[in-house]
Amino acid sequence: MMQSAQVVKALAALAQPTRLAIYRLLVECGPEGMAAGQLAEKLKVAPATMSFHFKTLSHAGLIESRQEGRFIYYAANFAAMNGMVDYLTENCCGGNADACKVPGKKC
Amino acid sequence: MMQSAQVVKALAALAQPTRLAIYRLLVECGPEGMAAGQLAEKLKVAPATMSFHFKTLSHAGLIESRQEGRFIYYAANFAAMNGMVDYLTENCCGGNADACKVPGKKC
DNA sequence: TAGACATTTTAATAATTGTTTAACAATGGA
DNA sequence: TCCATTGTTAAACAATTATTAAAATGTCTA
Repeated sequence: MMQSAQVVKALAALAQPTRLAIYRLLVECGPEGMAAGQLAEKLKVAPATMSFHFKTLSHAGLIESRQEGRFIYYAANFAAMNGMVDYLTENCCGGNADACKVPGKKC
Repeated sequence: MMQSAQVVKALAALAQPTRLAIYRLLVECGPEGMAAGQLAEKLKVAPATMSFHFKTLSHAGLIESRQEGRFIYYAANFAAMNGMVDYLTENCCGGNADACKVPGKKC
């Protein structure tokens, strides 16, 4: 299970308009990902700014990169997101599904 | 569906150790929630600091409050969290479940 | 190996955020 | 009504974060 500090890092990474947009584009792309420059063009953000945000998302474990020739492809790390979400809902209603009072949730 | 700015607000609200801890405690409590002072005591955080964080979480729509006598009870808003998570995974792999290449996900 | 291309790094600045202390409301019981 | 309790608000300060421009790194092709 993820630790609090790691989850805070992941949440902070996504809590910024440009990074959230980057992440969502990468979710759409699936594991193949997209090249850094292509993302920059799509979002109309300067390359240096993108690099800064890529680093933040990478350090948070939310995206991964691979080099292909001159291009660097970034892709969403779906496991990291699932871990984050699990941490947020962990032990809902005391971990007792029968006692769960959240409408339509059942923990 | 939620909007980007609203999701950023929710993510930012959770991207802080104390607030993340508050939120998780409230998830455990379920819809009944917990009194402000009780949360402050459990987390060993000064009341004024707690108030600041409650406000941040409330403005983000992640928690709700109700007054009971002298106490103010806070409770997690589960719908807001689900909306946030949906936004993050929206249109995964282009929205085509058959084409989804995320291991074990199927969008 | 020279040059063009793709991306990152560094340094500087502007804006945002978290914590503390002290003072301020609102509630309920003696 | 008076007082203790519960919680919020306001002001000040320290710390973190986002953006930009300029320089640097690495990779391919001729």
